[in-house]
Amino acid sequence: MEFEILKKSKKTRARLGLIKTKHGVIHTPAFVPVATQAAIKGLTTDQLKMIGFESLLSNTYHLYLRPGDGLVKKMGGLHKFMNWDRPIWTDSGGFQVFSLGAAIEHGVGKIANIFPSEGEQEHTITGKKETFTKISEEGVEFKSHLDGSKHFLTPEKSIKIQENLGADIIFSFDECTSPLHDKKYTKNSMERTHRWAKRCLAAFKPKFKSLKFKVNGRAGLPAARQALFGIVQGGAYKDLRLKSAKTIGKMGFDGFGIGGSLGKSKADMYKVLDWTIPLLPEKKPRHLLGIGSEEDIWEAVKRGVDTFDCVAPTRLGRNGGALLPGGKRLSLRNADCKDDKSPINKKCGCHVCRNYSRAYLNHLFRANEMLGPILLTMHNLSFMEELLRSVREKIAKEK
RNA sequence: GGGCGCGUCGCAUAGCGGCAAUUGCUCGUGGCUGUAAACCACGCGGUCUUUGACCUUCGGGGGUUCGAGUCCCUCCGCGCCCA
Repeated sequence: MEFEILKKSKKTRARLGLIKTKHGVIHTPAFVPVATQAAIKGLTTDQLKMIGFESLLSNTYHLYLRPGDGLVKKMGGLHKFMNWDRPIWTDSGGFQVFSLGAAIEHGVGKIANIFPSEGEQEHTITGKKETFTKISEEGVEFKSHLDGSKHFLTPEKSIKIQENLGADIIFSFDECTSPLHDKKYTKNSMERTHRWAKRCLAAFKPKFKSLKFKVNGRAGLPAARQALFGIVQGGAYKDLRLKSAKTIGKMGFDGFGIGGSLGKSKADMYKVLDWTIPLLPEKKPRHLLGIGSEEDIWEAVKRGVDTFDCVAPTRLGRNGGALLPGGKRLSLRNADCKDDKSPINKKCGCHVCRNYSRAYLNHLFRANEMLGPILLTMHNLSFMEELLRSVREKIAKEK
């Protein structure tokens, strides 16, 4: 992988770039749809291409459990397996350390939107609930959410799985912490994630060395080897974020993910970006893990984020929610759509808005027809691609 | 004509003397940010001074009882069996 910065904003830290991989380029800032199990739920890869996506993100933990990274490798690698010949990212399984662990125990997501507004009672940790993970220095023991079988994931194993899957960009194995973890826990976890980062790099190194300088078969061809991104942790604590950005930033990764708990509000999240990004190497791409709303994307791009992935557009779509400009949402299940002839958004040029009424979509959801989730997924992903296109244009036009 | 059974919130169900009354579906409203999510949560007789109070409810009418969806009588409707 190679990263080329095409233009830098003079007003903000925003930049226009090009991530070049063996499977093609990604124009940044970019939104990367999430294909956890080697599929964007409901859409074909042709449809994704029509919408305009240049890359997808899949998941190590899920594919390791089923169908198995060995099988994917045997089938010719992830690209061939899922019929997607453009760039693929794989998350390391680090998020599942959280989603199958602390997220269950604490009953929260990585942005603690459960946090009460000023003056209200504080959220209390629900206490001991049964989780699927056990974390140690060596790695994480997972109890499969599918069949309860035990699996031990280590930094080395995560890298090995991701090499077998064959994504263009892979992430180092980390622990995503909960917003309800205290500073002490977050600090210990961050330091462990740093040690794991070192181990990931070491496990990855052979390929890193041998392929580093002999990739461009032809002039202009991007670097062909897999890229490894490090992940910055540290929760919403300034000193920890600074420490993590510095530490991970100088380890020699190809790019960086900003992960972990992003605090209790959007303001907290933006602060995390303000602290973190200036400490990361300018010439390498920065990915904001799991973030996704319109507002967040504008704010994060201004702060220097190049790429995003988020399950919200697809999940929301499956559950009957359509994205509208300005952070608004329309619930197509609601009664007032029942006889509404208008499209989701008159100004949207997507396939769904050009061809289907709210009334029809409402009917599909009521009748439990799978076309409902499919069409809303299509709309929401089109919305995201259009949004990022306008982000890119804005940077391009800026004087 | 005789015998048996059944009528409960839109539909389907539970209930066998303390009940505004179970569960599923429908319906209504929220939520969804590196996917345990085509999912989850709440509401679903009415009114109000809404952590509670009052009113009206289990086919209709009457009765027993401190108290009846629940027991008894009767009427209406539906189903099955025998004539």
